[in-house]
Order: sequence, then C-alpha cells, then structure tokens
Amino acid sequence: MVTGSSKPQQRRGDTRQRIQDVALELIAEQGYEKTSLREIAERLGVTKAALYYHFKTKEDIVVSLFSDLMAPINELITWAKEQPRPAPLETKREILTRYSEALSEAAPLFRFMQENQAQMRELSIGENFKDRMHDLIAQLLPEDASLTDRVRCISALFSMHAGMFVLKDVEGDPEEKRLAILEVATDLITQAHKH
Amino acid sequence: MVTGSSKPQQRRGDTRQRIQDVALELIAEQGYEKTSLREIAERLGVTKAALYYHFKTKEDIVVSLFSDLMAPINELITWAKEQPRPAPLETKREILTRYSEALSEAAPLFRFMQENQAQMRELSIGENFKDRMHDLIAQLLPEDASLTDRVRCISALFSMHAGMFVLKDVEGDPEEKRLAILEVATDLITQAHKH
Amino acid sequence: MVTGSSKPQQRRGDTRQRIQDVALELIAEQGYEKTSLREIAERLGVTKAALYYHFKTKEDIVVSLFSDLMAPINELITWAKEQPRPAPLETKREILTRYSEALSEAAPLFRFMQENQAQMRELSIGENFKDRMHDLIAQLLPEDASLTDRVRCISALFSMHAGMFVLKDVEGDPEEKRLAILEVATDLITQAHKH
Amino acid sequence: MVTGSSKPQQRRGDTRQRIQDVALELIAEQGYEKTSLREIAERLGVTKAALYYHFKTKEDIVVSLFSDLMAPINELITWAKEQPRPAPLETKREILTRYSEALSEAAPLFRFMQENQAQMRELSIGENFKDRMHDLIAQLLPEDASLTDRVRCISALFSMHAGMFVLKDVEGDPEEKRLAILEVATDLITQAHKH
DNA sequence: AATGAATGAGATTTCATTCAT
DNA sequence: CATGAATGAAATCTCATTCAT
Repeated sequence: MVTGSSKPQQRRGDTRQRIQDVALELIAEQGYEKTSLREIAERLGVTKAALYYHFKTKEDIVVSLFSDLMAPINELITWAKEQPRPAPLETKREILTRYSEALSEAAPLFRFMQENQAQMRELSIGENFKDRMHDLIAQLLPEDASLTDRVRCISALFSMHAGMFVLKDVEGDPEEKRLAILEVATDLITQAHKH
Repeated sequence: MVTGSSKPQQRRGDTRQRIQDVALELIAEQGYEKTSLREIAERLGVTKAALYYHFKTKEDIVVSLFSDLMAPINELITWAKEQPRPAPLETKREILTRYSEALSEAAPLFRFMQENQAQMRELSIGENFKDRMHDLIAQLLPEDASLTDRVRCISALFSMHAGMFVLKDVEGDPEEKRLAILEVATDLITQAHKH
Repeated sequence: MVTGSSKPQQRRGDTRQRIQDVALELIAEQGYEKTSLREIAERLGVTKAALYYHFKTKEDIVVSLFSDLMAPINELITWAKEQPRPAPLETKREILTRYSEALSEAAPLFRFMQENQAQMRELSIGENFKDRMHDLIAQLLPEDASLTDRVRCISALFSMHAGMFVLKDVEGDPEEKRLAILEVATDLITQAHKH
Repeated sequence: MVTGSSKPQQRRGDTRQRIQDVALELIAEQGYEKTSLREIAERLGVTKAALYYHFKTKEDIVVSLFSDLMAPINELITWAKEQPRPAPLETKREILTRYSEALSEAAPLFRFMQENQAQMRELSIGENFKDRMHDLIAQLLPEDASLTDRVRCISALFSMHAGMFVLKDVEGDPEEKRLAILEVATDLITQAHKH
C-alpha cells in the first residue's frame, strides 16, 4: 500500500485514496466483475454507502484509478511524441528505458489492464490508451516499416506490459527481470531500426 | 460457425455443440462473468434450463470448451516434449511452426484465455496450461539459458498467443500476419539457441 | 380480488394474475413509488425474483395492469368516436351512461391513476389516455364550443373519473352515488349541447 | 418565483424560503417520493446537511409549505363559515369568487396536492384539509340537500381545485380559463341552491 | 430433450438522516 | 449558517441453479 500514515489510530481525509488502493488490489486479483463493492467496503471497514460518497459509480472508481496512475505514463508518451522524427536509435533506446521504468511503477495498473481486457473495452479509457500506443509505435518505427518489423515493435511493447506478471514464476530478482525484458525489447527495436 | 449440419431443417443432438459455440463467442467478447446463461440461452432460442440438461454448471461449459479445443494443442506439446533433448535448432523451428498453425485454429479459445485471465486462475485448467507451457519452454531453451534468453522464449510464445488480437487493427491479410509473428518468434528462439 | 380459485390449497398458473391484483391494490392505496416489490412479493408468499419471472420490470407490472383494465374503456371510446358527428343529445347521453358503467368496473384502475398522476406522466400510457380523452371530448362537444362549455364537458368527465373516491365519505349506496354523478355529468353535457 | 430580494448580490436569511420554493416546484412536478433531498440541495447549490439546519425532516419541509401557502385559503374558509346560515345565493357566489382567486394564487400548492394524494393521506394535514372542505360544503349547500345537489357542489369545488392543471392543454389565457371554471362552478351551486 | 416456475444469494445504487467541526 | 463524511435501511434488479413435468 502506498498511503502509509504515521498516525494509524485515526486517518482523516484519506478515505478516497484508501478506496482506490483497495479497489486496485482486489480488482487486479479477481477481476472487475467479481470484485463487489461490499468486499471493498468491508476490507476498509466502512459501509457501501461511504464508497458512493466518494465515487459516483463503481465504474467511476476504476476510471479515477486509471486517470491517476496513467498520468506519468501519458506524460512520458507525450514527451516521446515530441522528439524529432525519424528518431535516432539512441532516442528510441531512451524511450524504452524510461518506459520500462514508468511501467514498473504503474505495475498494479498494468496487471489490472491485463486481467480486465473485456472491461477495458467498455471503459472509454481503453480507446484513449490504444491511441497512445499508436503514437508510441509511430515514434519507434520507421514509417515504411515492414509488417515483420511492426510485429517486432508491438511484441516489444506488449512484452514490457505483460512481462512482470508472466515472469512471476521465473526465479530471480524483479529488478533483474525488468532489465532482461528491457534488453529483449531494445534488441527488437534495434533490429527494426536497422532495416 | 463451425458446426454445419447437412440437414438444416431439423437439428438433433447438436445442441451441446451449439451451446459451446455461442458460449465461446460471447465469453470471448464480454468475459466470463459478464456473460450470463440467460444471454446464451436466448441467443440459442432455448431456455436456461435446457443448458442444464447438457452441462452441470456454467463453469462446466467452459471446462468442456477448453478440453475440446485444447486437445490438438496438447497433442502438439506432447509431441514436442518427446523430441530428443537438447533439440537442434531445426526441431525448435518446426515446433514453432506447428504451434503457430495449431494456435490459429484455436484462435477463439486464446482470445477467451486472454480476456479471462482472472477466471483462468480458478478454473483448475489454468494450472494445467501453465505446466504445458513449462514443458514447451524447456524444450525450446538450453537448460542453463540466461535470464535474457528465457525472456526471449517467453516473449516469443506470448506474442504468438496474443498476436492475433493485438494485431487486429494493423492492416494486412491474417495469414500474412501470422507468418510475420512466426518469423519474429523464430528469430527470438534462434538467438536464444546460439548463446 | 377477482381470481377466486375453488381449490385454495394449490394454485397454478395464476401467479401472473395474482401479482397484478396485489400490485393494483397496493399501488392504489400507497402510490407507485412507495409500493415496493418486496411488499408485493411478501403478500403473495413468493420471492421478489418470482415477480421478475413474470414481469420484466416494476414499471412493466403497471403497464400490463393498464393495458388489461383499460381495454373495455378503450373499446367504448372507440365506439363513441365512430358515432356520426355532430352527435345528437341522445347519443351523448348514451355515451355518458355507458362510460359511467365502464368506469365503475375499472374503479381500482382510476383510483390508481388519480393517486399516481406524477407517475402516469412518465409511463407513456399517460399520453395514450390523454389522446383518448380528446376524442371523447370532441364527440361530446360542438366543434365551436365556447370555453365555458368546454370546461363543462371536462368537468363532467373529470367528476366521473374522480367521483367514486371523492364521495367516499358521503353516506349512501355506491350505485346511487354513481347515478347521481351520472346525472350531474349529463346535465353539464346537456347545457353544453344547447348553446 | 415569489421571493424577490432587493439586494441580489448576497442573499441572507432567505435560504429557508428558497428551499421551500424549490421543494414545491420539484415535488409538484415529480411527486413527493421521487423528489430527493439531494436533488433539492443540488439545485440550490447547498449540501443536504444544510436542509437539515432549516427543517427537521423531509416531511417537515412539506408541512411548512402547506401551512404557509394554505393560510390565506384557511382564512377565507373561516370567513365563509362565519357567514349567517343558510346563506343567500349572493353570499355563496361571493364565496366561490373569492375561493377562485385564492386558489389561483396557491396554484402550485394545489398541483402538489393533486399529484401527491397518496402522500397527503399520511401527512396529517390531509385530514385537516378534508375538514375544511366539509365546512365549505356545508355553507354552500342547504342542509337537507339531495345527493345529486351534494354531488353538484363537490364537483364544483373539485373542478376549481383541479381545473388549472386539467386545462393545461386547452388553448386560452389563464385568467379567462379561471373565469370559465368559476362560471361553471357558480352555475352548479346556483342549481343546488334552487332545489 | 427441454420447459415453466421459482428460489436464494447477492449485485449496484439511492435515500433520509446524523454529527463533529 | 453550513459542510464533509458517513451510515443503516431499503430499493430494483440479475444470476446461477433446481425440479417437477
């Protein structure tokens, strides 16, 4: 949990945050549909109605989560988009490096997305994210890239997104794993760059 | 739809099949939780109770789907596992090629898996599939493979699984796309093989 | 209650009817919003879910009630509309007489309407009824009737609609009261006819 | 809106009034049950808790509305009651005329009553109003009036109460309509007087 | 091989109300 | 004079499931 309060006896004003934390945790684990507001409320020690004081609907909780946690990643993509095009290999490498770092901080969010793809499609934010991805791909690929290179790029990004969870039962330090994924992704982009 | 009957005037005995078809279609699109038996029954023009004549529970429908559609893939993996180890590059290539073909025939199933990962975890069959994957990875990698090569291999397989859906809004003929994915996957395995 | 069954130990197939009966009774007494499905279900000795087997929504119960009980009145109005126009006084009198009879049989429905006017406005059927009234008024009035005569006519119809409930605490036999209302209404229409 | 303040820049002390205004408006339109305190508060730009500073309960808002707006009408009825009995026709006419004027000023209140009859029954004030009506009827009718004349009288009063809303979709100037209703009512009372 | 009728559990959501500040 | 935060109760509705026929 992120919101550590030094005075545990009585928290005030952080209920909204705590709802988001618990919701993210539960939904990432069980999926959106299977996570009920009752469950969230119970774990927080409040009533269901309290959730509705802070959020208009169940969906609203998720949307707020998304906006909050996606912000740094959106910023990064915006920065990447602004780099001169066609970008030199060095820039592409930096984009990937930074992206990897940003992802590892938003890991729970991406676990959530991974496990709730059906939901994402209806959550409006899904489209938004797809557009961002297109921007990122456009920056990492020459415009006339072959289909194979396009697949390389998509595969690289996709592996970074899903990597952390898929590698859960591979032994090894998480940071090492992250660097390994980054290396593979960088390789793929490098190959696509040469052609 | 796959289940074409030669005598269209009166279907008999194919209800089980039709339930599976509709269930797969709906669940792949909307997710397991969001797809209700009412919806499946309505689309088939039967009552919910009819579903219970053919399957014991909702979960049972999914499990049956899985067993049926996963069979060819399981066979393939069994065959791969039986190849002498360490496998030469040529064998690995063949495994990938055959795997790609098998996957493209079970595409809806993999879409289903992709979009219902939370469910898969509770469906027992999830574990089963994970074990199979381990077997496949073991056959495609040297035993002392570096973490990076391990990531390459996992990334290759993962890309093949998810590829079809992720590439949905990339233009191009599906078969061409499949071959492009196969090429990238083969590349990754080849690199891992050399080291 | 209308649906008297001779074998009280086990009713079958009449649940839909019984839901309508109880709903009408309760809603007429307490209003639409204040009557909960729980209450209806409890009084019937079934679960709330059973109501949803027979009707799609709470509103649907009311709409069905309406369609069923309004049918004879609609028929009557249709008949009235088909009479040659301008109608002679005798015809107008007959319309009123028949209308009074029809109303007294649909009394609970009109109590319902009287007490749930806010609801009626959203129930679509409200509009329908208003149109019918216009037809009836058109048949009872000369086309160039003065505003005062128009008010006479509306007042007559309105008194017939509301009469039964408003006269609840006037002593006297219900049938006598009905005839008194009919007489006043006929008077009003007669005056409007003369002018 | 009635509550015009001469200093528009800053309202003070008129919140109570504004709550009543908004509540009357909304409840007349949607009904008591369907109008929530949230809605009232939102439209006023205050919180629900603020309503509870000014009124003890939701019902209290309605009761206060009633007391305030009903006062002139109660006064009028009291005056009518004090007239010598049996009243001459001229007096009855004056009562009706004044009543019509009083009603047209309390129009929203009567719309409210019209549309919330179920509620009125539980609001204690309902009984109160019924008693007043009895007083009024007693003054307008000979004591030994026939049932028919009794109906005439009730019909007259009822038409005045409901008239404004029922005539909503009849074309014409509101004041003209009011006079037409008054004329019809006076006619009815005059007939009852003669017998 | 399937239906009609029903259930029990639980979901999301809304409401009037309270109270410390 | 009013708010921010919360509650308890209840509402409508949906779902997987059962069972006699």
